[in-house]
Amino acid sequence: MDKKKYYITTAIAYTSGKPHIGNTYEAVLADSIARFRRQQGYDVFFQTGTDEHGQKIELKAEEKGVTCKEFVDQVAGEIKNIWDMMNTSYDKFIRTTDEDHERQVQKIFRKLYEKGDIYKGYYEGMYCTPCESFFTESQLVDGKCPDCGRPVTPAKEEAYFFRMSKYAPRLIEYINSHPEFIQPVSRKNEMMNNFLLPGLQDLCVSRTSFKWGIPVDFDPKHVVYVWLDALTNYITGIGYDCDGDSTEQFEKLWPADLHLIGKDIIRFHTIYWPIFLMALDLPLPKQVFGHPWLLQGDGKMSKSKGNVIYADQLVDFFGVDAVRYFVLHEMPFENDGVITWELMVERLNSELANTLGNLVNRTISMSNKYFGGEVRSTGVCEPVDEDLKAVVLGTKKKVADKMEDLRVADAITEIFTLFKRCNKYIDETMPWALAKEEDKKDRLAEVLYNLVEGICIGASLLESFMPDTTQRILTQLNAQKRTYEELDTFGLYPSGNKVTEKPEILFARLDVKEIMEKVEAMRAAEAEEKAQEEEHKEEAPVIDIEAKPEVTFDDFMKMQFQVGEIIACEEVKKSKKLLCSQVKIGSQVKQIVSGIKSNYKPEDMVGKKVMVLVNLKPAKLAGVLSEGMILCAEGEDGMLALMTPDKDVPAGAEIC
RNA sequence: GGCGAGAUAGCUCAGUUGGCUAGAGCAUACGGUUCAUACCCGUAGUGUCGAGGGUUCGAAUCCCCCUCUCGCUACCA
Repeated sequence: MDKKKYYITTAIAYTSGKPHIGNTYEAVLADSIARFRRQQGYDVFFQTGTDEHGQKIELKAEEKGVTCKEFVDQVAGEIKNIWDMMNTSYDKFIRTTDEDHERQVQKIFRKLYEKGDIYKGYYEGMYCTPCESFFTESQLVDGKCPDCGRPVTPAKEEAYFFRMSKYAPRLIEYINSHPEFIQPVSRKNEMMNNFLLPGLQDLCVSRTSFKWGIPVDFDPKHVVYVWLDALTNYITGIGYDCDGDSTEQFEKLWPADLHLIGKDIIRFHTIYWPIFLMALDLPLPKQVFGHPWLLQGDGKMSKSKGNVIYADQLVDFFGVDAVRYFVLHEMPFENDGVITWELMVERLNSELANTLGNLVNRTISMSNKYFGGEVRSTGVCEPVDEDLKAVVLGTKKKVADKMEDLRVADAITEIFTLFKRCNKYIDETMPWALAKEEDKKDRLAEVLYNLVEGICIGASLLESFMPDTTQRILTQLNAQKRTYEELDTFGLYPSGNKVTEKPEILFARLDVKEIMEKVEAMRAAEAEEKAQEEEHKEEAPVIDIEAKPEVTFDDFMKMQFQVGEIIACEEVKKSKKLLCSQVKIGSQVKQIVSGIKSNYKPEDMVGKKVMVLVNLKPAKLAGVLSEGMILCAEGEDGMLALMTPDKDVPAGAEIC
């Protein structure tokens, strides 16, 4: 009998550093879906891995004084360890530095080039420096940048471009006729309205500014642009060959059933990736789900904020399954979820310890107390049993329906509804009261049997989400895991079977205060370690940006920089980011608009002396005239710092 | 600026095509129970359903307008 295949992937993790719990969440989410499909009888292939090329890694490796390969080997190993620790059941862990992947990417690049979808273009006359973008002749508007309308700068670099526009109509048609393709659906409109309908621009698919990438084999000074390299992992990982020599595995698995990705890279997966596939004459993936982010209490996690939570830390405190439970259950379908240590403790106590752990514990205790651990079905039923059985047996379909829509959190809620129903059943039947009456022994036995049976079914359903816990419960009950088909039948627990004598606590209740004290201690230790490292390095963190083409001294001298004094400043009403300043430069006053509202308030600007590019061609921004540019340094996370003179100099002083 | 989503209990959110006294979970209070990890079960709540106007026998739901929040995008000289 042929099992239906199910091919699921995560995005491949970028090997620039250790992934935090938000990144880890994606692997766990994919794992829960993969496990559930397996349980349902699908022939599942679950692929994840690492994306290991790019300039950022080149720079990080250099900083550490190791080769790029050494660096990514180390980080990829770390990522794999975390995925393993979280019990993710991937079938393949692909690395973009794998030889067969690299070779295949080169072949794909060559094939698309020969086909004419990739063509060689030049920066010259087509590079807009401020936009940091390349354009083809046909894209220019009156010979100027189509984005900002300014002249494009001559440059000598060459690059390869992909003809996106050629496939755009087909993609629009596909997206419209496959409403399930982009999930959640709200993302579909964003892609359509912002990219597809206004007209897709050709994409530059090679770089010459760094070396750490897959070289274009027929033009080795170019490396393949990182997205063409990364996205193709979904086909190379299962044996694609663009010369028609693909493996059987590929023929079986492709197209993928689900690409699970973060919402930040939806564009690449729903526009560029489908178009690459069209160019290769391959069918498109059935579904792309851009999941929301898991945020720390006070916003997005970032190293500079020092609020990063890592999976291994959480696991140290709470255990793997508690962490899996939390990220899977607390994550809404469409909105970002929040994780804090306090929330984690609260959920663990109320759901895992109280509802589930206590249920298993009290059931086993009673079985031991009243029947020496023997669980026997006597057939002494009462009407109250019917509802319990209905809930227990109805859960499978409810879970399956939720999983069909990728509503993993809701699926887990259904399973816990089952456990809560069991707790209620204990109150309804009051086994301790039955135990006091000799002639109710058979009824008591039946009640406990029903409970054990209900828990077995619930535990079996829980397997996709908390595999270890399922095993621990079943071991204590001395029971076998039910197959998916068996979940429709109540009463498969072998009558007369014995449960364990000494139930172990599944999830111990935790004290928030104690945990928070430990967390504080851990944070302090981390901070100290970081401080020591900094001292060792004696180097402030650095930022590297992509190099621009060389300019001549003459080019430089064309620009006039002067010190300007801000004498008035106000917000530009129609804009979210712009401030409009009146800047005194010598005896004249210029009006300059700058995108610095996120960092400076208008009143803070007044009186400051700043560095101004004076002879920039005036332009209108959000309808307001701007006659120059106030210069800023950009730090991490979009932080901006005005360039102010070291000593007091008069407004208008030349900067050279 | 363009497109889109949203505003419901203290908190997180459900509310199908307009219809019976607007719901769930957590937290709170009270009651019950003792098999169990001070646990479980029950009860009680409080809501101008963002503001205003309109359609209707009837609006959280449909229409208009306003305020605010968020996402994507453009702009950020």
